[in-house]
Amino acid sequence: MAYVSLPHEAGGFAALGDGTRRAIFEMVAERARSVGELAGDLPVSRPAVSQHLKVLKEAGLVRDRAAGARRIYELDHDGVGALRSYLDQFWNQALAGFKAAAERQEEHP
Amino acid sequence: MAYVSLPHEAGGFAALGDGTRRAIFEMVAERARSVGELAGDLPVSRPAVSQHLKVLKEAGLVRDRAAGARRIYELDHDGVGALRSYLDQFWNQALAGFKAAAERQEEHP
DNA sequence: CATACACGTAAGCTTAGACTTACCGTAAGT
DNA sequence: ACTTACGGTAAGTCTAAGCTTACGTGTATG
Repeated sequence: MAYVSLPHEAGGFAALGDGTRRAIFEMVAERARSVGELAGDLPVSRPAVSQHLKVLKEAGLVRDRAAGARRIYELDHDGVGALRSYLDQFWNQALAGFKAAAERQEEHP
Repeated sequence: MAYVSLPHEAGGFAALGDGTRRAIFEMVAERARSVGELAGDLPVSRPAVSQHLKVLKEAGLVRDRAAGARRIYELDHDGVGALRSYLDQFWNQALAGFKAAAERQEEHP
C-alpha cells in the first residue's frame, strides 16, 4: 500500500504551515493586493514576500496578474478546494467510522 | 488589523505540511494503530514516528489511548474540523466575491 | 531617453526541524 | 522477581527553509 499524498495537497499544507505565508494568504483572500502593499503591512522584507508568494502560487492557492509595473495577487480557488476535499475525505471517513460503531453499540447494548 | 491565525490552525497546517506526518495521519485515519505498527509500515525509525505523533496530537489531529503496554492512536475530528472550517471561511469569501463581481457585470454589460 | 518605481532572483546566513542512536520507565508474560 | 515488549524522551547531526542585502529586468513617467 502506498501512503503517498498528491503533490497539490503536499504543497498546499506546507504553504499554509508557515505563519507569514498564512498571513499573506488571508490578506490576499480579503482583497487582491500588490506585492509592495502586502510587504508594507508585514514585518518582513519585500523580497521575502515575493518568495512566499511564489510558494503559494506553486501550491495553487494564489494567482497573479500583471497590472502595469506591478503584479496583483488574488486568491486561487483551485488550491483551496483541493485542500478542502482532502480534509473532507477524512472527515467523512471519520463520520462513517462513528456511525458504524454506534450501530454496533445499538445491536449489542 | 491583526493578521494572526489561531494556534489550532497553525499547528494543523504545519503538522500536515510534512509528508511523513501526512502519511501517518492517513494511516491512522484508515484505522486506529499502535506506534510500532505505524513505524513498521514507514521508512523511518520508531522514535521518529513518536515525535510525529506528538506533533499531530498537539495539533488536535490525532488522539491516543492506552491499551496495555501499547498506545493506540486514532483520528481526532476536532482538528480536522478546525482546518475544514478555516478553509471554508476563504472558500465562501471567494464565492461571495465572485457573486458580487458577476452582479456588477450584469448591471453594466 | 533618463530616471524612478515595482518586482523577481541570486547569494549567503542562521535557525528550525526531521532523523538517528542511546537510554529510561512501564506493562505483560513466564 | 526476571525478562521481554512497547513507547516516550534526550542528545546530537544534517538538511531544508525563511530571512536579509544586493543586483538585474521590465514598465511607467518627466
